[in-house]
Amino acid sequence: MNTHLTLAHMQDKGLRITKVRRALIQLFSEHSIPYTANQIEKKLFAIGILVNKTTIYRELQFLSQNGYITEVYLHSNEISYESAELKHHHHLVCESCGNVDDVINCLVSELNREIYQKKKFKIRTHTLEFYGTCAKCAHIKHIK
Amino acid sequence: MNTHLTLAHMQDKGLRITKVRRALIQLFSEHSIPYTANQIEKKLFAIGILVNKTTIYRELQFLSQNGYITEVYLHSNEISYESAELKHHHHLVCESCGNVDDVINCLVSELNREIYQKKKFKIRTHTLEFYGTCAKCAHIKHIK
DNA sequence: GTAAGTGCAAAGGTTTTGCATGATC
DNA sequence: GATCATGCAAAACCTTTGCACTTAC
Repeated sequence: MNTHLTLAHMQDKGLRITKVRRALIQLFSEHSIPYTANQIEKKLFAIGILVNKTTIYRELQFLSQNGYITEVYLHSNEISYESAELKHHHHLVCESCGNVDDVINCLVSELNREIYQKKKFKIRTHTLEFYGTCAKCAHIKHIK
Repeated sequence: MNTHLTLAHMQDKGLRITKVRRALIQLFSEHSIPYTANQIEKKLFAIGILVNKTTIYRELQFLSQNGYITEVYLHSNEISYESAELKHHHHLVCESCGNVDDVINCLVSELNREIYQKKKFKIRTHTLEFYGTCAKCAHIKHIK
């Protein structure tokens, strides 16, 4: 996801570009990890942008409905969002520090045909999350 | 998950057996699909057991902490729970009617070693959810 | 100027907590 | 009878909605 290309694309589609919207596009362009509304509020505040949480929620819905970002469900009650332009991938969620990293390999799609044949269930998409301990936390445990 | 065996196991561990606890063990023994607190409240009400939602939440935490059930995160703000004794499996979530079915095949575990080698991330568990349209809903769409 | 974005206050829904009462062993 | 489970009320938390105001184009 490229900030300028995305903003240009939005302009072509007749979508308005506001301060918050620009900041969000930039955030999702620069970082490929998923963010919750709360995390976004803090991130924006840190760069001097104070936005009401209502606005963040509305903006996340807007960007999601327009195909710029997608919802991600991690082990939490909070919904996360990430750039929709990322290659199909999955998440490594550290249960110790909460950090999220990506894995690009995906051999799950091969199951689609098999599942349709067996269950007549037509898969539109799937999610795959790995939970465990990241290298950093494993190291910390080790030296304790 | 067998109701009697589980209750016996709980007694051995010195855990109390109450009306609600027994009903929940029975529910999770008889059905292998995930349930939310709300669904459980309705299920119990249907068999004449009126329980406060607070109690259900506390009981789900209790059963989860004691290893009898596990949390399941589907595409929803609600947390679901299912029997912990089920074979490792994954879910087919129908985006039209919300129905949840199981798939037992899992070739994901093969990735564990590969991911550890590449990322030094130690996987404890993973979740895999498929979203799409179940046979029933596909048929309804067809005849509309 | 019109349409759309924003902030504030309020409300909706899920989940948690405190406290008094009730059940289990 | 001591410990744990339950119900009720209240609160915490994430998310949505209504309305007046402001901004983008």
